[in-house]
Amino acid sequence: MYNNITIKTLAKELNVSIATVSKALKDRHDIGVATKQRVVELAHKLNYIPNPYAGGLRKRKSKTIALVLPEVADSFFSLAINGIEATAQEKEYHVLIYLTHESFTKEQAILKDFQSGRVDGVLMSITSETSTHNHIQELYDSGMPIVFFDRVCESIDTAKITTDDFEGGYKATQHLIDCGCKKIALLSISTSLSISNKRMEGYKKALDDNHIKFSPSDIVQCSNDAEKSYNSIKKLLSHRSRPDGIIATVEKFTTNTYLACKELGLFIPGDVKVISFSNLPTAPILNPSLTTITQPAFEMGKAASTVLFKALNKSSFNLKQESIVIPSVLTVRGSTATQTK
Amino acid sequence: MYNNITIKTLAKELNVSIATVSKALKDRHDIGVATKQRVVELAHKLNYIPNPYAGGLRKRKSKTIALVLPEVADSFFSLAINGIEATAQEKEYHVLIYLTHESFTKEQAILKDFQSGRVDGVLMSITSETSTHNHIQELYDSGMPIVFFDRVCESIDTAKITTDDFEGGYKATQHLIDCGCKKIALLSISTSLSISNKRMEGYKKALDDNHIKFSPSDIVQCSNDAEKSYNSIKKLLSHRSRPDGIIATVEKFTTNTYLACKELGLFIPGDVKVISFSNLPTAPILNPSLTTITQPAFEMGKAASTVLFKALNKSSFNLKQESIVIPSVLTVRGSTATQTK
DNA sequence: TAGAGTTACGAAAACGGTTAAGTAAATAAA
DNA sequence: TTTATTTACTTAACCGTTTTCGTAACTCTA
Repeated sequence: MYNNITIKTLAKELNVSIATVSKALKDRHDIGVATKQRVVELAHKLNYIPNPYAGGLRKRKSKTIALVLPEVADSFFSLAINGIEATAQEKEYHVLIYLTHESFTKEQAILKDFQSGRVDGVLMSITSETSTHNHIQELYDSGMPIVFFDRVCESIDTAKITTDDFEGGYKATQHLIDCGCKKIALLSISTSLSISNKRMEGYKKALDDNHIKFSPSDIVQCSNDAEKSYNSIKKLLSHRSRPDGIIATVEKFTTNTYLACKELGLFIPGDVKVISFSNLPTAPILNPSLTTITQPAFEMGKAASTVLFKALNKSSFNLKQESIVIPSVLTVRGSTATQTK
Repeated sequence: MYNNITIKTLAKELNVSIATVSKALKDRHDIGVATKQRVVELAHKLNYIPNPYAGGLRKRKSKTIALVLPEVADSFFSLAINGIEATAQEKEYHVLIYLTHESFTKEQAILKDFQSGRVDGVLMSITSETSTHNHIQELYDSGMPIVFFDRVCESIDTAKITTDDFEGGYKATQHLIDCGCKKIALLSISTSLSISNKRMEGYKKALDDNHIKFSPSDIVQCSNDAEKSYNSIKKLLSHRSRPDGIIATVEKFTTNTYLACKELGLFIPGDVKVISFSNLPTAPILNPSLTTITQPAFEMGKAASTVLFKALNKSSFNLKQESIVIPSVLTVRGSTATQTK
């Protein structure tokens, strides 16, 4: 429901022009102090609240950004939203949220709409399905500032806020090796996502550095579908030459890995050690507690939005040079303990 | 960055008036088929995308709703967002997200802004601090459709989507009693939240029905501050006459309860049984697995948004009669097992 | 005391659409 | 043939702001 009291109401009531009211409210120098006060007082008294879209139309900006996420039921994204929303509130921007649910076509449709002027900038983490980037490039070419975080699109030359995914993959793998694992499987979420590939590269490098032969069959492509993932993991663990170490590259594979082990009667960490890229607050109280590589999610959200707002404030700002890599941290817990308790 | 190609561009290019273009794009009857086709073709060719705010200004609606949440790092809200976003996308509405971080003043400021016409309706779950409701009432009185979900504001006569909180509290308590608990503590998040009070009422009723005397000291007011909560819980459990059963009325108290028990050397469920209102996907793999009362979060989000959109589509729709109570479900797991393993 | 500069305001265009009302031409009805 | 109706547009007002430009009235200056 639209507000009924506008700048016109004030103007009429005070016998001044709407221009005067507008300028008075903005405290412009060319309005007399007495008039300013009259305007401000009445505005307050009548609870006048300016229509943001009218002003935005004229000023050609919306003071709104879009946040495009694959999903929200993931601790990383939940925390990132916090960081983003916090800075947005501080900068007096508004945040439109869109979930792609890992669907490429949805992502396309959502981005297309942004060419309408609905938002001044976009913050996004791409879909695991996204392998072509024309839709993003097109938006970017139209002049829209875009900042990627976490799941970035490498081919687009703009700011990207990531964690050290290669190092994370390396660290995770090295840790499992240090714990005595000989055969390490990697649960991957996508073949196209750079985040996924980099973690895998780190994994491969660590294997190589430790003279462990990499076997393609140790990379398990898990689906977005929880049940399918569960089956893939169970299949992996049922195999004769099952792995003795598992790296879950995304948080959501954790529960399924644990459940599959339980079902198969495999003990973590005795039979198989598990490490997960995760921001789960329940990591310390899992059975067993979960060794994690955690990303500073809140900080990443904050960094991404901060960079974006900088770009929105001065057109001279060059997003291309603003990529940031934030280190992840390894927290060792029970799921990779070397002696079963 | 605003889109540069507008209805004017099309009009000029085709030598017709902007009205013709506008109507042609809307497939109005008073435009010739030939013209319509020319317009549509050019619009497509030039990738014309209408500015939503311009049209919205004229039509006096934004096709946007606000989603006001205390936080997002809670499985319930995460799942609810999914449900909400799904219906919004379906109805071609956009969703502005706002987090109050349990701050009453933030909630006030956020709602105040909505009187500007920024959104057509609001979906909200109030702060744990919110005890006066003038700010909400004022917005509602201005004609804004509001639908509450989960954390509702009782005193405002509009649609409320909740779970059966009283029954949930009762069920949780009865379950603990059935498991042999004699002294049950309730971790409460607020004294003003109806959700909190109802769960407590259910708890009291169950105690009463089982002839267990209620003691006010068994209600522990936990703070939003994680550390403070942790200390409160630890204090509770360190007490000479500590409880043998704990009901966490919100998910986020779970981790702290588990950690406090660990620190104090108390075994769950042997020394103390724990049940939590929670949507944690990791509930089954906690140590021990967690008995939960879970709310159908996704469905609640969906129900709330569906009701709101109905109200937005016809003004005759009466939100007051649309409250829905959806049953929660008790899932028994290890944390309330009667025999320690 | 004429000219220049300042102060305080208003008129009007603009942002990008929608829509009610008007109109010329073509067609149908009388 | 005249009138009524339909068809296919256009004009212009409007949504609620912002902002450029213009202009009276007043204050200085020389």
